[in-house]
Amino acid sequence: MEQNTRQRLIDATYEEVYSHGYQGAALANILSNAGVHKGSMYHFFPNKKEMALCAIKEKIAERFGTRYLAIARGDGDYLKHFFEGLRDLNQRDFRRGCPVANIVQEMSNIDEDFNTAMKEIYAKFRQSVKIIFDKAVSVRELQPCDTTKLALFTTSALEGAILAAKASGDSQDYLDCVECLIGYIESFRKK
Amino acid sequence: MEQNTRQRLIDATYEEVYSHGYQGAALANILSNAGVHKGSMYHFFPNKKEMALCAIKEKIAERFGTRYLAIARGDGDYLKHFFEGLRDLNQRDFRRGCPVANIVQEMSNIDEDFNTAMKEIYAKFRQSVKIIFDKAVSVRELQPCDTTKLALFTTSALEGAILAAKASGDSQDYLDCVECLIGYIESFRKK
DNA sequence: ATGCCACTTGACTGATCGGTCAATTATTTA
DNA sequence: TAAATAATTGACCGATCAGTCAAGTGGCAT
Repeated sequence: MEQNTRQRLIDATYEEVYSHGYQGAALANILSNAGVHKGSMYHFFPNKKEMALCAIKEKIAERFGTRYLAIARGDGDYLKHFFEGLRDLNQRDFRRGCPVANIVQEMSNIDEDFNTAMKEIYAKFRQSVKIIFDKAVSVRELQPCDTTKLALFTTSALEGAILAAKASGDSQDYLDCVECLIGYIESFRKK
Repeated sequence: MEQNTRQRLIDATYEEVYSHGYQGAALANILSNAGVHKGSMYHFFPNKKEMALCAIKEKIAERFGTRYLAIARGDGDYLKHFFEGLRDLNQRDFRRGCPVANIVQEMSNIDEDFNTAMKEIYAKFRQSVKIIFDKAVSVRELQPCDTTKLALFTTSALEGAILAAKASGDSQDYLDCVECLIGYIESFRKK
């Protein structure tokens, strides 16, 4: 009937893929959760894969926009806001883990289109963290340093921390990892 | 005919699951790669899931035994040997990523039995790294410190590093992360 | 009002999935 | 050697999967 239908499909697809992985995502579940019939879905998307790729790209871009880019657009205390975000458990779902890491792990070596999409998303993630560090350097919260590598290590350690909590089922593991990581970043603070 | 059949199934299952995930693992592929017929497989295992769990437990236990426990059983230079292992690209398959992380990401929140199995394996991984650090402390390569947390951070940062390389397709990302991690661990060295 | 087009409906298809089973062959035990 | 058990074979099953399609609906432009 409207654009509404497409958005409901995107939302339901994202949830289903986040919960069960791409390969475990059942079209029937997506359709019933979205309240959309099959033929209608194939009016908007050529197949399951394209719909999933759209859902991932759109929903995750949205997520990054509100989370990391918002910090960089702020006015100072970049590290403080970044660390606050890391420590905020409400931003995390440790049962399901990180949506980006899940898809990378599951699909990067299986499908070329997923590989390409996730490469872009992961690069964007690293880039947005690097921008935060660059801002921090520019206002002398950090010493001048290789912010590209620092962002690489930060993002990957963060992904690892989320994985650790998902594996153990204990969010304290995430917090412990994050404190180590913050300690590492703090060592680059301007003295 | 013999125990041989079971082992071929275990090996083929591990490879198939490592390559395509559990949900993407096709019984038909496993059987043809193992050169075993379907009925024969169901003589050794009750179903696909149990066979996969067996394969994961047996193959990964084997992996840890030869890799990390061997270092702890050595006689000194624990950190050096550990770091050498981390830097050795021959030990890694960045296309497929870490077998443990893959399954944790895919299955921990989907199936209780997988969750339990992966919890144990991940805990064993952390424990075996902790033992290396404890040894390092005992011979004064490291200052006395919270080796449990250090092992937690080390393992999770390592998983993150492998993921980063899998996402970008660039093993240099792994090496860069590992150098940061080693730098962090080195800061606990006895001075 | 008429024709057009975006959108919806849901039954249907063929392929593939994991799993079953009865019959057969090999191996061990007595 | 005979009986029992272990292992193998491959046809078969029902369920589920993504994807197709012809028919229908409703709004909008002419």
